[in-house]
Amino acid sequence: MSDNVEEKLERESRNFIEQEIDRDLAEGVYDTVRTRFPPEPNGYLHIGHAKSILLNYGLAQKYHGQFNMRFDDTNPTKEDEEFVESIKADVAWLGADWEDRLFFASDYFGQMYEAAVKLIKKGRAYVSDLSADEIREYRGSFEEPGREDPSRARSVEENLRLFEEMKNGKYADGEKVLRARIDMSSPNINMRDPVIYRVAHISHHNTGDAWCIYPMYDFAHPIEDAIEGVTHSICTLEFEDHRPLYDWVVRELEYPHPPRQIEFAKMYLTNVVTGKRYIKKLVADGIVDGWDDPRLVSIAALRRRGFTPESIRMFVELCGVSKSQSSVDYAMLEYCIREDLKAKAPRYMAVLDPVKLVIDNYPEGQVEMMEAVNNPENEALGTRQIPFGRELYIEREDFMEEPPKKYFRMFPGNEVRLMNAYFVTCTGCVKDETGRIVEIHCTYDPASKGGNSPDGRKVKGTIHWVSAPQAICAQVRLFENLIDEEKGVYNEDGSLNLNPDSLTVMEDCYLEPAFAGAKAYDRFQFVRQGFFSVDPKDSKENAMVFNRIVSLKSSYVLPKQEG
RNA sequence: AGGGCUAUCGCCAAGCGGUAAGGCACAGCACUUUGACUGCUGCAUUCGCUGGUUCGAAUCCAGCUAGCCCUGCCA
Repeated sequence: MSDNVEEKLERESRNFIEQEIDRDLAEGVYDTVRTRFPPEPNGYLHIGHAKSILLNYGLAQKYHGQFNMRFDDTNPTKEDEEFVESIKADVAWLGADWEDRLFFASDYFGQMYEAAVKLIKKGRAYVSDLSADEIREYRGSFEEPGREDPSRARSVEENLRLFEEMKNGKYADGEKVLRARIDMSSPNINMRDPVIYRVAHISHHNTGDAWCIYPMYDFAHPIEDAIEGVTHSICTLEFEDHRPLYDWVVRELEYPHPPRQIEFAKMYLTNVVTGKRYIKKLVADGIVDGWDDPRLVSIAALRRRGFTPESIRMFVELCGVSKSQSSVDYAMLEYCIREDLKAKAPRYMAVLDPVKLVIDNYPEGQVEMMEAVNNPENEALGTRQIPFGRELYIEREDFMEEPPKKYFRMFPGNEVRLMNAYFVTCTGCVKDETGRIVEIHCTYDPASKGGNSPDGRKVKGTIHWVSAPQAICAQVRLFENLIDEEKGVYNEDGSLNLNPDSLTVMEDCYLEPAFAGAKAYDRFQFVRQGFFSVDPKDSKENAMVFNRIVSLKSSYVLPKQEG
């Protein structure tokens, strides 16, 4: 990580979770800190998960504790091995090192079963004959207390027998469940005798057909944490109502050093699509090319788009942690990748919207190699040679026939610097029959090689260029954010609420020859506009992802647009 | 007989009874072989609202208001 990013990560005050941990440590509630990241393997990780991962990992680091990786795979109907691998890859890529502590909740099924038996023996759990619908009905509502399950009075012996029969496969899915006996009139609906075990005759990705009963989250999670010696079980706000149940489970099971649940607010990014079902539909409809489409904010997408783990770590740090529901500006994420890359990425030139520039007094057929510093802020990145010749491509917007005030790039009569090359003076342009500029002409000053004039005269503008004959013509995909303009992404009639400019395919973009050797995951800062990353999926075709993260701001006065 | 949580600048976010940190964004100036970067400057007489306690309140108390979450055999 570069020094300036390191600096940004320094922080003075402690967030509220750290304050809680400090207190626990001071009061001797715990003498160490152990955290965990417990995803269910049922989908791809996104930027929101990154916050949780880095928060948990960061806390373990800060307190010299341990960070566990654990798959919360207690519901085989929703989970898949496919996601286990992608999640592991994403977490590792982010730099959260679980060392040798990779766990699966399903590895604890035996202990969970024993825990359930213990509750039954204590009279704290019973087997219910009610159907799912009946349970819902008996649960009552926000205003009405629930009613007691007719099975609530069963004897310990009968409950033990029935639960064992559940385990042995005597009952069909939904026929019986195990419920905790807590309080049917609690204002907290989670405490109204929650279901803690259900029957599901389905193969589990990890345990196969060993079990046909599976524990529910509310029962399983505290046990998982307790087994692993987790001290601080950090989760998102929607689980606040579950905390009394979490505490009930660890108390009734009499764990000596029970873990503690602390909730924080999820991270949302403004205007981006994160909903799983929307993304699923966008993929199905071909709007995006997969879960890792660079316009999405899954970890895989961000990686493919060129974000670095460092930039995401910095982003998460910058966002902070609190309990107030918030939506972070995408500009903050962009700032982080710029900040990280500006010192470590080589800066190359590329012309996205090319127009030909002809240097009339430059010898035809001559090719000169110009030396360029790869990154003026980082000498270690070295230099490179760039071919220069009579015909170049420059950015269309770097020329104006009738310049407004304070425009100091190319216009007739004006002298500018071609970066790393020569001073040139614009002499005019050629247009086609529609009035479109097809060629710009200029003359160069041979004495200004390298970009400085021996007589000391200055130019106000410097523009980038590539040599027309030697340039690589590439397909560059220009990504804008996939902006969700309305809530919901899709309207009721199935039409899309997405910015149609979310993706533009730029053709005939010209790159320096140096780009030819680019490898997947290489990142380059691009003169004036942002950065390129080589898309691992497309690198064979030499196509590149271009992130427009640094927008060119016009500080010159544009002519008034009427209409 | 509903419960839980949250409210400080456009966006995040410190602040924990002593008189509103910081970052992003934005604006201006300077510098510049990227109109970038960098540097400097500006950006909440006010903390959802109303009362109260206090020499003193964003911080304590009371009452409102708004937003989010909760009635899966999902996590």
